[in-house]
Amino acid sequence: MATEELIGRVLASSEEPFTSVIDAVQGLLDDSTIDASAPPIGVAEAAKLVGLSPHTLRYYEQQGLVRPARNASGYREFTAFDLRRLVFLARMRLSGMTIHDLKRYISLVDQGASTIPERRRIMFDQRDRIKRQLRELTLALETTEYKIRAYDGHPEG
Amino acid sequence: MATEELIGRVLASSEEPFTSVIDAVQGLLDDSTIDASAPPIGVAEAAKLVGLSPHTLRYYEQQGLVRPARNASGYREFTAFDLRRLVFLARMRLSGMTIHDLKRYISLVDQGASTIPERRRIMFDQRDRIKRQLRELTLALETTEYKIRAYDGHPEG
DNA sequence: GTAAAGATTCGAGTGCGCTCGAACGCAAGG
DNA sequence: CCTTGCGTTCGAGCGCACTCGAATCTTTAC
Repeated sequence: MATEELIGRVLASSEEPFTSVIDAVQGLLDDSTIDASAPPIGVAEAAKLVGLSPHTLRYYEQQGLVRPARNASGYREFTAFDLRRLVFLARMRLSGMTIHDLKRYISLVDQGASTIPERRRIMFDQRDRIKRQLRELTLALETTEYKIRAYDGHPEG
Repeated sequence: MATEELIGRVLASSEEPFTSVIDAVQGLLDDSTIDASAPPIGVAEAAKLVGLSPHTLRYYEQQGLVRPARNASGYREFTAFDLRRLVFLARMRLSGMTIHDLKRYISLVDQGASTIPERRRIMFDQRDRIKRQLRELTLALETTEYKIRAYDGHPEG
């Protein structure tokens, strides 16, 4: 599908440096960035890495979306596996998937390979939602840039 | 700026027909679609046109975001002006601008041309937010399509 | 004339996703 | 030993944007 390349070009055309939350997630895009043999990290460091708050990480665990191990004194230990899961969750949340639907999806993951057809369907729907959002956002961008041009004295109409 | 053309191509590459809420807003993209000399319409029809619920339109009026006239029996009458305002509001909402910020913006509009510099600043910030969201959404799309490929037997990795 | 459909206002309720506060436990530095 | 600071759990609270229910009025169709 050609969509990826085109969007890649759109991204490349953004002249501003990446800022805020997305940076962290961006840094974890490919698994190579997460060293699978690295020692597990605490909740604060994990939160910083994935761009969420420690509170939110605990909340996600409480909802059954991640299951970090605990050390001898009960502290959470996030492994590379957990971090990859968190990055996935963060991206799905940012694209509008609800906690409810993520719980459903993760529970399917927990049930093993037999649930792959349903997981695939969920990802299909998610893809459609994201594409719709891209269209909506693009309209909003056009509207916004139109206003800016107008406020700048609409040199070209 | 090259961004618009590129995003246009991304949009053109979407093979699915447009569905749901965005359709209505899409239909109203350019002002030519709204006949300025057309008679005003009621709340139900206006809601359908802009893709919001009648409840939401009343809520927006209550928040001071639109001010449709009333007929002899107190029914709202949305003019082309009101509809354009609603389309603007719908797009800003869909791109994540809050009601709070929209109230601020509209109150500046009400105060006249002297507030243009601040309105321009608001639209600048909004544009940056939208571009960030486009990047986030694109990452989510990549992740989603990666999952789909994996579930389809990851033929290319 | 009367019933159904759709409009009005008002305040209250809902759902989502955090976010926080309180009370407490553990680890490292001086 | 003691403080400082991050960790824990739990339940409650919050902010946002609707969304709804109830009581009432208007318009339309028969």
